[in-house]
Amino acid sequence: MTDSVQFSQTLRQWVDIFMHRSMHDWARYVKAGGYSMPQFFLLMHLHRHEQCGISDLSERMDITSAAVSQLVDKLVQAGLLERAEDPHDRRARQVKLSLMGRAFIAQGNEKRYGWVDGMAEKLSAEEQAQITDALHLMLRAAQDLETDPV
Amino acid sequence: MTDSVQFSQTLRQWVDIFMHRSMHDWARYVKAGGYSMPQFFLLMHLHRHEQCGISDLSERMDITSAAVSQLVDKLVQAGLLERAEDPHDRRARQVKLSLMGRAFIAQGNEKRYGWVDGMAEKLSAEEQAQITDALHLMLRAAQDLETDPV
DNA sequence: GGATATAGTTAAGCCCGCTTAACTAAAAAG
DNA sequence: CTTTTTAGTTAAGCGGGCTTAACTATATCC
Repeated sequence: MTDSVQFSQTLRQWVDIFMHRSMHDWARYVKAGGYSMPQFFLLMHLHRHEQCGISDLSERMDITSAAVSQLVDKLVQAGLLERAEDPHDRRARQVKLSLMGRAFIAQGNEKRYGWVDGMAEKLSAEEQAQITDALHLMLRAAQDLETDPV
Repeated sequence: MTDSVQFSQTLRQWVDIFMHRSMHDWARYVKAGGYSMPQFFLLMHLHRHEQCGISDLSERMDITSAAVSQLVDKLVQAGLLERAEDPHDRRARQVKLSLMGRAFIAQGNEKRYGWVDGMAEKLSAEEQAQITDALHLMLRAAQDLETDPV
């Protein structure tokens, strides 16, 4: 078995475990907060992409800009988003998470990732350092992939 | 900053990227197949729990059994699920994925794993080996945590 | 400057998921 | 055997997300 195949298999295994732990928890948290999955997806997009225009979000989420406009509107009213005019193009809007929006995501993460800290306790300092290095490599690769898809 | 804090932060960062990516891909795939997110969640539950009754799913998904009944009905008609009578309790139903349902999930996984493979191409053989080792450490820690929670 | 393209909003209408409530059928309890 | 509980279905109705289509406002092109 080549390193590449082993890498792929191990990562898939890890990814499955994590996926298994995560999805259900998010759904519960979002619902408990009184929000919908489409709203949550929009928040997640803005969590990862800081500042977006409407048509930008429309493309990424595969829905019409009209739908985005309406979703954003509700989330602005709910206080999770801020919508400002783009100073360089007065047609465009800059949508981003409000403080409350960031808190909502952060709190969801906190709730879900207690196990990360628990896992740390199962590892020696050396092991943690080793994993931290490896994760940095993966983060770099993930970013490369984002900017320069295969 | 201690190793432990750094470990925790890096892992969370990774988990953020992965979550976002994964959800986005699933959402696209599900939508392209003409299915809804609630339908997808139901399929995922059955992917993990093989065989479920209606009220079982109702509890796990936090919706009424009436809602589940209706969801299941549509997915049976679509050919993704099978619904049979429980031989030991003629009131109950045994719901499970059909062959087509399992294929649908499997194909979605393949699509998602494409991302993992793409990432592999951004990494050298040495880096992959290093990450593989680190992931094994994490898998072990995750298993420890499962059997002996903090 | 006038035509065209682009960014976003608004409104009408459809579909779907979800809830409540009323119902059937079978099991469990007494 | 009767009563009660449990599993699931069905139907009515509400609300929300999404689309299309019409519209405003700004930017770009010739």
